[in-house]
Amino acid sequence: MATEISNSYDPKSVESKWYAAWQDAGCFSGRVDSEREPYCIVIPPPNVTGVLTMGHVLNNTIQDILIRRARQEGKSALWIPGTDHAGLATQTRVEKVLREEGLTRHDLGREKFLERVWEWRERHGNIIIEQLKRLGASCDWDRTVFTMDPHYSRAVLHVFVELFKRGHIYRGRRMVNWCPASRTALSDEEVIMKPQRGILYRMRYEIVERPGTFVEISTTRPETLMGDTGVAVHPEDERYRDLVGLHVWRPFPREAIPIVADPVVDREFGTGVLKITPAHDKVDFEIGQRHNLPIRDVLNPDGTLNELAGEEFAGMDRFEARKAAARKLAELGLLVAEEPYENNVGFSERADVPIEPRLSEQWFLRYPRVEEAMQAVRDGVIRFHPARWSKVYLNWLENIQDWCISRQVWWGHRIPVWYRKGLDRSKLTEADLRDPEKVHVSLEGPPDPENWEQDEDVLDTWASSWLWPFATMGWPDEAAAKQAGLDYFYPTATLVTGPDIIFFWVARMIMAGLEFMRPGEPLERRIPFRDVYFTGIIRDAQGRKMSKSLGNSPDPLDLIDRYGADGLRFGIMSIAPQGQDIRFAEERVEGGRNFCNKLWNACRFRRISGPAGDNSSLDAILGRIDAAALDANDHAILSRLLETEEAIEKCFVEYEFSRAIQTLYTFFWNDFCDWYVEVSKARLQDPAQRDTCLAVQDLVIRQALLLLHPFIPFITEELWHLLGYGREGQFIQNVAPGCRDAVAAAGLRTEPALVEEAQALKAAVAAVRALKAEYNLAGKRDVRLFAVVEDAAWGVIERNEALLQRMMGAASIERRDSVEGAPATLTPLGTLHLDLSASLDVAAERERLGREMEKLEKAIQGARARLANESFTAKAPPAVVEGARRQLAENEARRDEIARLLKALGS
RNA sequence: GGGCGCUUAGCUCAGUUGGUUAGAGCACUAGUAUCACACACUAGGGGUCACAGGUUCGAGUCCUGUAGCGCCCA
Repeated sequence: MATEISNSYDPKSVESKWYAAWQDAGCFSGRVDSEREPYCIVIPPPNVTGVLTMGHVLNNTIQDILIRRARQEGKSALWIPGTDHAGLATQTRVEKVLREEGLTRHDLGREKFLERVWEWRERHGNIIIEQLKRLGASCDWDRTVFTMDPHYSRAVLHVFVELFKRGHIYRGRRMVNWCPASRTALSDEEVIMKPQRGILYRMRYEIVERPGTFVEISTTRPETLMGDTGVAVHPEDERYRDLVGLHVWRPFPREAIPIVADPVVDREFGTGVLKITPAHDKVDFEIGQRHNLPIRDVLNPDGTLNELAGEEFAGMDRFEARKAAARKLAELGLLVAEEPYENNVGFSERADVPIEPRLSEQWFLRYPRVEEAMQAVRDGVIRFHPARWSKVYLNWLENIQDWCISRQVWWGHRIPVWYRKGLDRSKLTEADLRDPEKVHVSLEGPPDPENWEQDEDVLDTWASSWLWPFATMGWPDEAAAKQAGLDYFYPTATLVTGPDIIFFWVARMIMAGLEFMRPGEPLERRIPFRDVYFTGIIRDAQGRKMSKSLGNSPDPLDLIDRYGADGLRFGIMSIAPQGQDIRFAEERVEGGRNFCNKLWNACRFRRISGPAGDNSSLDAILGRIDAAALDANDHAILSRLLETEEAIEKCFVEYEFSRAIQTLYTFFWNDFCDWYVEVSKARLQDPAQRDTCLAVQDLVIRQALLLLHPFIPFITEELWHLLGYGREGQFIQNVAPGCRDAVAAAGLRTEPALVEEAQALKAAVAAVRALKAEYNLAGKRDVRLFAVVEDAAWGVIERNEALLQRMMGAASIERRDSVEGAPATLTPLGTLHLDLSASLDVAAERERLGREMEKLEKAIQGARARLANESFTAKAPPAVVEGARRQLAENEARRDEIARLLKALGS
């Protein structure tokens, strides 16, 4: 215990020291232990391209808090880390590097390109992992999984093959979100809707059967008109009823196309006539299907127009073509008007270009276990926090659509499907797909590969991450799963994630778990997790989402450098209410650092205050406390300690982390430092009180460190050892967080009367300080006080004379029968006067008391009115009525006392 | 168009099944180098709880409506 403690906390060396020590000691490794309850969390795998963002800080701090608390509670805790290969994002990143070398992936070819991606990931893929360590994340790093690891990849392909066999997977020509820049299909989730200012073109098509008459059509996309194969009106639209069944001329390439009636047409939009381009719009495609309209695809995969659009448009970029088509309409006299128009346009998240709804050949998955997935959440087998997200989840499942799982990307899990060479893939029927002579689907590939060609596409990245809760633990390899403890740790305990991926990750994991884990067993055993905690989204001070392009996201590593990882964790948790979006404020991180410093200094002061006692165990400390020697302040702080312990337990059950932080802050800073420690300064001078007082401090600090540890692990571990709570090689993480039972067993009881006495002392001190400040005497430490008090109260004052003098800054407190002409304050102990009669400003004192009187009169009148109301006394709970009566009596007594003081001033 | 959320002090947010005089942090004002901490201490100012109705003895809290902001789905 010779170590010096610096007078402010310096997180840097402490954090790196303890993180290394924890890792060396294997503190984070999850072990199968049938004696203990398992508690497992799987990390939402960050993109391998990613660097730590504030969102990661929030999300991973919460997971770390949960896993550390579980460890303290004696559970066998396992937090599995890993990264996601993020197909398109990573491919785009590597392609960018290639572009700087003047290359494209096509120049390299698939094999060489993939080598480059792997190289890139070897070099950059672990950045975020190392950053998570800086944050203090207590993952079992030996188990780190990458979604492209061989065993993981095998699981992904195994699932494809299985689902194909089970009839859930099919191939089809469907409308998908097409990114012309990346030339791949995208999921709805990869498409960001953005409001765009465009032009609404009003054009007219001539009616074939009635030359010289026209219908007007509104569109924002004239470049697709070459793909029109019909126009549609609402069946009940009087304006057009007689036109249904006739035809219009598509102006170019000129062709007669039918007018059909379909109820999805919005009569209010534009003229109520809709041009139908089945190849380039989802709604149009569906209308086309209903009316057997041909599909006319006028776009190339790169977003240029093809020859079907006509010679003059072929090869033209779609946005060029938009203008050109409008020009041509104008030349033909068919353009009626151009109006400015704002609408939502889907953009590719990665390439940031408008996507094209496009008909293409893709693989689709009919989701398995949809009903069960709904049931699991509806029946509370899986609990969402906050619960309202379950509505969003259920709503999505009720309207679920097949999942397009293929991507025209090279980086990812290549689809394990081979086609017989020479086969025309565009003509494959459902029966052909199931014909092993034509199509081969397996993990191993065909025995005679020379006769086959593998599908070029890879699977959507989410088609690998949806297996995360079990494929990270060896599944489907039985030996690997046994080794990893899958059977012990599954289902995992809590998933912590953002509500933005509720559909494409959370829901899908639930379905995958139900489909593949423990077939035939009850729902409770097959679900991937029991609780899902949805975090808020971190926004900047203006409430905008944090994003790289806005540059409004602070760098978490920079914040850690400046405030410490604990400071950052404390700060971010203090502004993270359950499930609400968070406006980031750096002041809160500063507040977190300040709290750590306070904690540090309180412990430092404990060491300066007196000799260390035996802190080696809870019982050792309790053994040093003489129950008979406890005074009011001891009772009060112990009572608050037990309350705090209970409140924190409740916070964990309810996932109320910011409340937990607030509770611990108030307890440690206000109750302990501002009051108990200050009061101790007087008590420590008294040999009779000293040892017990120090032991109580040791107890409170110990328990506070334990309760705080999940939130601020580094500093608590450091102080734990500095104050001798743990021996070398033993860590705070394995110590139970509560002391309630041990305190009870030691025979320590908190007496309500004494707790109340401490409150009275506190109130008296505050009142005297305020009175002194009123008379500009706040800094004076030697005022004389006269007490006009009852005998019992005088007893309390006498017993606590030293601490009261110290806390009030008084040279003496003398009892008087009455005092006249001195400023006074009413306290729960009685009336205390400042010895200031000589220089008393009578007018100022009168005014001050007058203000006090006014407040009391108001409260008294309110209380009287309420009590006079018979329905109140009859209907309100007795405790409330009784409380009001007591309050009234107290206020009346106070008012009488003030009236007396005013009278003494000569009023 | 449908759904969800939010609106409380200058700012960011708490506020439990409705119950005494609505809280915290930051910011602000005044004071303090006091032997843990100025990343601190002490005292203080600051609120028509978005608005309008309703239920109730009693509404920040429950109900209805309105406005504004945000998100999701179509």
